[in-house]
Amino acid sequence: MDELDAGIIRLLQSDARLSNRELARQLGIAPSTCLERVRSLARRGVIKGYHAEIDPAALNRGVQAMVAVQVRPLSRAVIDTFKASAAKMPEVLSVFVLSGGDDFLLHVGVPDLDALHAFLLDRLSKRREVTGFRSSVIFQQVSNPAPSRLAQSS
Amino acid sequence: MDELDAGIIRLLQSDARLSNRELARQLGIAPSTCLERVRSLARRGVIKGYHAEIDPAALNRGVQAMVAVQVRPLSRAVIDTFKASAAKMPEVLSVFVLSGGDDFLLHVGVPDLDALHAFLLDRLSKRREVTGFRSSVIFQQVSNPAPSRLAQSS
DNA sequence: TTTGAAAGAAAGATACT
DNA sequence: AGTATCTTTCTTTCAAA
Repeated sequence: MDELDAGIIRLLQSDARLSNRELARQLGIAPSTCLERVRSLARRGVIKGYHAEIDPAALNRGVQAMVAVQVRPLSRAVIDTFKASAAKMPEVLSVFVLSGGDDFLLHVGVPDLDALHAFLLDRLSKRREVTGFRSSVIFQQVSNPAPSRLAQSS
Repeated sequence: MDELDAGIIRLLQSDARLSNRELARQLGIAPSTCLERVRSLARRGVIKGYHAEIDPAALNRGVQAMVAVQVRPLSRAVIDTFKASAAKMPEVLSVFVLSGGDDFLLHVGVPDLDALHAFLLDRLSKRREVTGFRSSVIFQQVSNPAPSRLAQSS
């Protein structure tokens, strides 16, 4: 992970469809060198994939929410089962398994508030292991499009 | 937004570097047709970009957390200022502006627990508008790699 | 590792259906 | 809206430094 790798990562994070030529040009190296670096990053698992970012509204997910969920009993079996089930629900964009007061955080995207309500009542609260949840509608979201490598704190 | 557009979106969500030829082949259409569709989707803002997915560990962000933040007073000025400031912090991956008991949710990624502690104490609690926060370490995350278009509920 | 050059593949443009 | 074809550009491989 040298300067060059960091540069490749930075550029591909913001535009995954940059041609290898253009990538090489911006970094001041030969296309063949650049291609070998990119392949190495993929082989080592540093680059895990390339994804198109889609407008949530176009996917009928104009309403998004964070739902903090508590499940009981807190056994590995219950955690794993709920995690897998939640991840399969079409409304769920992401499942986070958390420490602290809440056991899970679900990032959900749905067409409207009715659909959010239906998700909470018909999907979540129907599960026996779910003992409670709080939902917060997401008014706005700002994401870091290309998080950089942090320095070691020690 | 017909069947074809949905197919293009689905395929590019899971692999943004598919060549136009391969994309066209998998959808059973001509490459030129496919290219025009993809461009139209980008022009209309349905496709918002293409991003490489990077292993958090390689970015020294092996420890991630969700931090729920409360700010006061709850004015537009305070909300906007905190939102912009948080988004600029290098540890912050994403800022969510929420309804409900908490005003913000910060998705943060840091090298280790020391760095998380330092973030909370040195960055967050130093801000005068922050009146409280709770942090939860993320043990696991499962994301839907290619969320599909939801049907209208009505 | 990095490079330049050569062969093969894909993109972009145009005209036609 | 979709297709066929041509030209230009890019990717990929490989031998060499």
